[in-house]
Amino acid sequence: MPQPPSTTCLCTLVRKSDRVLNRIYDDALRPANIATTQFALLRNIQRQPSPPALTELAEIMRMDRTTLSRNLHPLERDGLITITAGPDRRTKSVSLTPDGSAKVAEALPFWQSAQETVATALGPTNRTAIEHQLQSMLATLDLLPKTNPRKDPDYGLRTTNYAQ
Amino acid sequence: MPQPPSTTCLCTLVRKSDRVLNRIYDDALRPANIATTQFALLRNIQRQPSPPALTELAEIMRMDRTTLSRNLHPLERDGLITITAGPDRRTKSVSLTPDGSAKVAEALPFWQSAQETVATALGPTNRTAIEHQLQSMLATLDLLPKTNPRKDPDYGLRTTNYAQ
DNA sequence: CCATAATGCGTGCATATACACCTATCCGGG
DNA sequence: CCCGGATAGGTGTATATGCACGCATTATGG
Repeated sequence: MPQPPSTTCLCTLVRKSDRVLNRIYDDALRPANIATTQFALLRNIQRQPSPPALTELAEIMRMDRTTLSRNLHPLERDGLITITAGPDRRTKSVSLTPDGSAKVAEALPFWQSAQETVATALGPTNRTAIEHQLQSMLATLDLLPKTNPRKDPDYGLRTTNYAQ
Repeated sequence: MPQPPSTTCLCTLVRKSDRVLNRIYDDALRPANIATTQFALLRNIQRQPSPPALTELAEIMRMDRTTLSRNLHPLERDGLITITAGPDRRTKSVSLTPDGSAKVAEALPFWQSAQETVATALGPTNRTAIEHQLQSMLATLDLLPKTNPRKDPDYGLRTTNYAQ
């Protein structure tokens, strides 16, 4: 007996959660003068064993490649990262500067404070459960076939129709 | 014995999930020529017993009031909603136009397709669990005190310091 | 070797997001 | 009635997001 389809939009629910959480974290990080997205970028760059290429980092962040590219500009402008030529003349690698590492260290206690605020509100069990659920969801959705327009000859026609 | 603090940023995890889900839903909704955020707005307006005021709708969507205001512009421009004067000369109310209702009806099957894609990938149990966890998280975080700058005399000074 | 596909990035465009600051309106106390 | 606080919205600015499209470079097949 299949469940009745939910009338709750999972996407919208996640988006609402994102808005609420982002405001909590941005608020906590404000004394360190950095936003949550940018802090997350620095930490995800730092976490890699070697300076990642742009496309690689974009996949880690689940960002569109072009979104990542633009999100890095403020960090580069502020001297927190450097973007250097990669092994290939096409590729570019991103690394933290000393200022970037310092910024992560500076912001870390504020980030921890936000983590604690949320963990306290939810209770440790719920927080852990949500983390696991989302991690698992990401892993699962990563396996879905990516819509690759150029591989599907019909796609271009359909797109044209949409545009009307 | 308290758990060791997590090194996983819950905010970033939710954001990554949001990016992935939004692309799936936007992709599914593309034939109906509407984006997920805007579809969610239409549905949340439609769901209210009476045309909500802007601030009211912003709270429902967990959006900043000014964000909502701007997000409504494309919908108004395309004739899917109307923004009329509220009971108060300060307030404005949002309602769906017939075209707006038609757009919801048109997009609904595509939205359901996205819901099914995700539900199938996750399995119904996981999908339900995530929904409940997030609903519960939202309810909990709604109870956190809102940072109200104007009520805290020190806040202005701190802000000034951040700006340096 | 050369034509073609595949890969890695950037730009133009439109929407999405929220903070600081502003105006207009309403509501209470005097 | 008037004034100050509270409430409802909008604007300026900056970042965030992703699609369509284009360019350069590399890999591949003949």
